[in-house]
Amino acid sequence: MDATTIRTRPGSPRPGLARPGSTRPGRATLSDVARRAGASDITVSRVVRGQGSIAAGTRKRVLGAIQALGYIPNRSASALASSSSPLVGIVLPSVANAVMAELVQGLNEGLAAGCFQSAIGISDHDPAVEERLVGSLLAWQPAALVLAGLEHSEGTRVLLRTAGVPVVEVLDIDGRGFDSVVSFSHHAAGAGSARHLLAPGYRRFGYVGHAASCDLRADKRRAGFEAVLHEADLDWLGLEVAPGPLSAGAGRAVPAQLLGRAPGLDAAYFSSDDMAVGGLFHCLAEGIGVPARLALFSFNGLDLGQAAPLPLSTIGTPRARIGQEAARLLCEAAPPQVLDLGFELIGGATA
Amino acid sequence: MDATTIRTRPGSPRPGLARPGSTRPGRATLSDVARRAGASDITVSRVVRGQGSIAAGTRKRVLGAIQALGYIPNRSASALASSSSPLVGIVLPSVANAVMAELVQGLNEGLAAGCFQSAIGISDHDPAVEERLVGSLLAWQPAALVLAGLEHSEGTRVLLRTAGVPVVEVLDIDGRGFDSVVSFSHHAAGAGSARHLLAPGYRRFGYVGHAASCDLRADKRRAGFEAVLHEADLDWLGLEVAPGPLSAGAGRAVPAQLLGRAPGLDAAYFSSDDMAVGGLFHCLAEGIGVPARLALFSFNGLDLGQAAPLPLSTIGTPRARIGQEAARLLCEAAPPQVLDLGFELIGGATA
DNA sequence: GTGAAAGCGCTAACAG
DNA sequence: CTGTTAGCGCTTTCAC
Repeated sequence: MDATTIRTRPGSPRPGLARPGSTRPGRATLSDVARRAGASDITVSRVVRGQGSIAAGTRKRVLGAIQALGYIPNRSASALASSSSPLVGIVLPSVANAVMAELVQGLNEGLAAGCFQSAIGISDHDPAVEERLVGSLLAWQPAALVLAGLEHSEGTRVLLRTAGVPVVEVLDIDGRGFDSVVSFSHHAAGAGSARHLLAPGYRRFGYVGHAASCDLRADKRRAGFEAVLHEADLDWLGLEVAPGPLSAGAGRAVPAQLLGRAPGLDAAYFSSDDMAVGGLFHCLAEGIGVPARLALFSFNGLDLGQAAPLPLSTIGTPRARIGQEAARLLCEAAPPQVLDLGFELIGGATA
Repeated sequence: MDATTIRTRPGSPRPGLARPGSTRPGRATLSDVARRAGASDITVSRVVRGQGSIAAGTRKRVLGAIQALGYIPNRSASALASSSSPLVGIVLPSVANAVMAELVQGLNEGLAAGCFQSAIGISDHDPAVEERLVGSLLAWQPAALVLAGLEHSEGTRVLLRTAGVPVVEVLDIDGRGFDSVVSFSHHAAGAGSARHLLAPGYRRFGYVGHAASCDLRADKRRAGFEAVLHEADLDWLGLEVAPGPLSAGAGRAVPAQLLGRAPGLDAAYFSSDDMAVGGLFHCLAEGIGVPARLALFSFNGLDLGQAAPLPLSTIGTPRARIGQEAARLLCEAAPPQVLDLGFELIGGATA
């Protein structure tokens, strides 16, 4: 796999446009518009906000002046004056994977429809960073905050409490929520997976996860799976945890290890489809029969897994809908509530 | 592939916390802190901003008061007073795919390091929506704006010009930039792909794309590929465009069509790895020899493609670095410039 | 339907 | 090292 870096043009600094210094030559203000339209500030304000009744003629003049001056309202000023803002703060551990990305997409869709604006912070799975981000976002007097998961630092809790902002926690429902919660149960997903595998007779289980300490929700799935195993007087024959971020590449090596250490395995449970696809490729390459010799079961229901040569047996999750529903709660200013959107068992062909 | 929806708990509305009405019982203000610390407003302001020199004792009292009152600064007020804000507006066509998600991650990383905050808007590939979003973001007097691509509506251009905000355009470099540009050349990537395939003797090419009208950059790659073909007195034997979003599933059906319509093909060029993986699966399943009977070449260098049974021959792109570099330009208030970060030819095993 | 006055909470620009 | 005086650009509240 040779790799050549091709650089088209040298990074040529272009003189061009000077950086606009601190002295903006004065963006037009509401008063400028008012003066030009021969109206008062407040009238212009009403036109801009589409609030209160305005004579058709006045509105027309105002709109004309806005157009002519290229007036851009100043949200900081309006937020200050009205002590409220259309911003919704979103704090996620990451966006660089399909699940989070689809969640964001869903959230954004719903929020935009309600005329909210998203400000996103990425905590990189670090509760301390999350706390800092929550603080920064709260400083904008946001209309609401959306957080991933139910576990937060005490400092974050205090901030949330003193700010008194509506909060929606998403992607986890197994625990005590702060305000509203929109998710499905990871514990139940894990348990459901185990039951699905026990039914046809699988008994010798292995687990393939990814850097565990970082993903509380994967742990909850594993725990759910485990609980069902214990009920049936069974336990894992082996557990392997891939270091680094989850990826198909990582998934490829780990099943090999797992099989090496626990050769009697008849089913492997993966923390995510990405890894399971890697595992599937490995089995295909090594001639390990799937699911006859080894069953594969995973989690997420990614498009990728369903397009694989053998569609993955997995659990599909409604991450886009979680985003949409969370947004809906906020747009409708719904009272605090817990929404369990459930998950979907995808039979597939690997188990 | 049976699918069962499992819902753990009914969506039970919980009474709990009342929605905080419009009357916040008064979050502590800077003046409250000042009073409690026995200092003036401006002193507290300086402590909060870590600016100017403050006696150790004073600072301590102020910090204590802040702690005691749970003071959260009001950014709208400071943005208004200082007519500047730490917000950076980002407008992208989507975040629900690996490429955009990694870009956002890179951007966010770099911006957070420079104490900027990201506000994201998603245009859904619609220039009119982009214009609206640029307007909303500009209303926050952001420190800068990051936009995807070089093509924007005239209205967007006007907004950008009147706002006079630094702009960084990312992910495209083939055209005239507004201010700074950080990307690689899609045209060059397409051309490089074609040359890479011509060298070993492939001559009968097919193209597999996705809903074309939406993805200007894929078009530029195709054009670059085509230009090289024309130079060699060749042309496409067939073009297929999958409807809907790009995905491995879509990629699976389309190569079949392509081969049906243009049976003499010896190489297929895919607009993205997602689809190429689907195509590869199809070939594997149908016993079409890759690359002997049909070579596959694509674009993006996704992890997924490299973990496939046959690692994809493709072009790797530095999307995370594009984000980081764009952020760096903003943090350093660098003068307008064009940064070509290049791309990487990944030999793979499918061509 | 329209307007005048009074801030929202903070910081710039000077003093001392 | 600390404070005073004015706003930033908008919206609220009350009048007319």
